[in-house]
Amino acid sequence: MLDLKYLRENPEEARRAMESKGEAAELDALLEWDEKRRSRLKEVETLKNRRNVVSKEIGAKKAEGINDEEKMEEMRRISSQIKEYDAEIKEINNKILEIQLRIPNIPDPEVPAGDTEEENEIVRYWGTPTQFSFNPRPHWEIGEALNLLDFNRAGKISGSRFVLYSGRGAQMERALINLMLDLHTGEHGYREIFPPFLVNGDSMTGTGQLPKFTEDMFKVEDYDLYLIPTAEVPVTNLHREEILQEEELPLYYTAYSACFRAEAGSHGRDTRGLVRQHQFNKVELVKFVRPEDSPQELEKLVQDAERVLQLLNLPYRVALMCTGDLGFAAAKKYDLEVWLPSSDNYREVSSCSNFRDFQARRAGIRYRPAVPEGSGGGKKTAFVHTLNGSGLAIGRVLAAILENFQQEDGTVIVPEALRPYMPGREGVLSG
RNA sequence: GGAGAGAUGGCCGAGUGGUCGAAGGCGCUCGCCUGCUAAGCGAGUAGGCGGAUACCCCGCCUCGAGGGUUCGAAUCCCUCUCUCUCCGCCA
Repeated sequence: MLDLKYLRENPEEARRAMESKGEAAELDALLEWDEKRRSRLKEVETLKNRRNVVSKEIGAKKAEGINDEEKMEEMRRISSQIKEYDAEIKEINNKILEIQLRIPNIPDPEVPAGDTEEENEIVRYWGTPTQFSFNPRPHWEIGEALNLLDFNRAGKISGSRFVLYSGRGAQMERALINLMLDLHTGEHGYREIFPPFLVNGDSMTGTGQLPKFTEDMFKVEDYDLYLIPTAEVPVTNLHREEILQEEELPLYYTAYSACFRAEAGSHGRDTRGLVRQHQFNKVELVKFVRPEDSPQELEKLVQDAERVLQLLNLPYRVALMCTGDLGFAAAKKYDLEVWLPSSDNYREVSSCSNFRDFQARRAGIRYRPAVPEGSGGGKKTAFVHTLNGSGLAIGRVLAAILENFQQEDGTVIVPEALRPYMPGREGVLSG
């Protein structure tokens, strides 16, 4: 959510930013409502002031035993007028908020302009695409051949876009989660969180999933509860409506969660394999930082996520998203894309974003800047900046491991770094 | 699921219709004092919105949330949420 004052004072800038993301919100309507609201507010506040003053007078007289019927009658009229105005203002506020919640974040200046992923900027490569002396198989074939993945039975149990991990497949999924959590808590300074997987509507609104992306979410019938599409939601909302102390910042959190996505609108895409599921596992990284630190914190966050791929020895590249591919809430975003032989291309395994104060304003996450020595006051609260990134998406990483480290004989070599987490049979997956 | 209790400022806690955004205490900040530390003394210490704007400042709102009664609500009434205790059930 953007600051109303900012929108009021820089409507053109906001409009340009929106268009660069291919978003059109009713900015003009918003500004009209804002105008109306402020003029109504002025009127009603004058009336309320009158009410407060006269009520005290009435009270004072009453203490002397006098009932000022005339003034009480006047107050009755004023009160009903106030009630009318208040109702009107409330309605206007709702309209403003409704629009405001649908206005996307403004891209950072260094974000490249562009409409589609074609215009994303490749920042760097790590490793080189795996070469095979034989015909490599896609991970779903490897997974089913080695009895690690069972798509058919998952289909029976749940439906399409579900998978069941079995045996060492299940073990590897769990191993990846543990490897990542240990790395981020042990070496990168994140605090581990195990959050609820169901959250309420306020939390979904706080991080920006609602109200715009309702159809992408799974909602629990008859309850104000949604299955989380990412741990970003519960973890960012950890500090919703809180005022943090500057000394506490930055706060780093990492969380494993299952993630649930309806994938509405992607029918027919990635129908095979682990790449696009209704439920998948992910280790997430979330940061709360001072505004002036968020640009560097994003770079560090990306590196923390990259470290996982490096440990696993998987070739990847880092892409800086162009304006059209930024998404709704981000001001700047890097994707980590791992080499996936079955698509003969790189596939996203992490998305690292700086939201600046966009989520913090929605969710009311503030901090109190430390007061410089000697200066009397000026300790007004300010919104923190939030960032998050996958560190990483487990299923896609597992797919990448199966595909990149498959052998001609059908077995798969387990990356060195993962072996302590999945002991047995010399680090080879065989049937 | 049944019965009961509660929700007030960073924390504890008073306040049952009027001058209460809220006593008192703790904590914190600044200053004074003391050889240092502790103690002591004085002052300050909620968030939001609107206006004014170099600065000081002014108004309105907020005592879990929403509605109602009233000239006037932290205080009375209704609904909801959350927390706690006991019983039942359950992984």
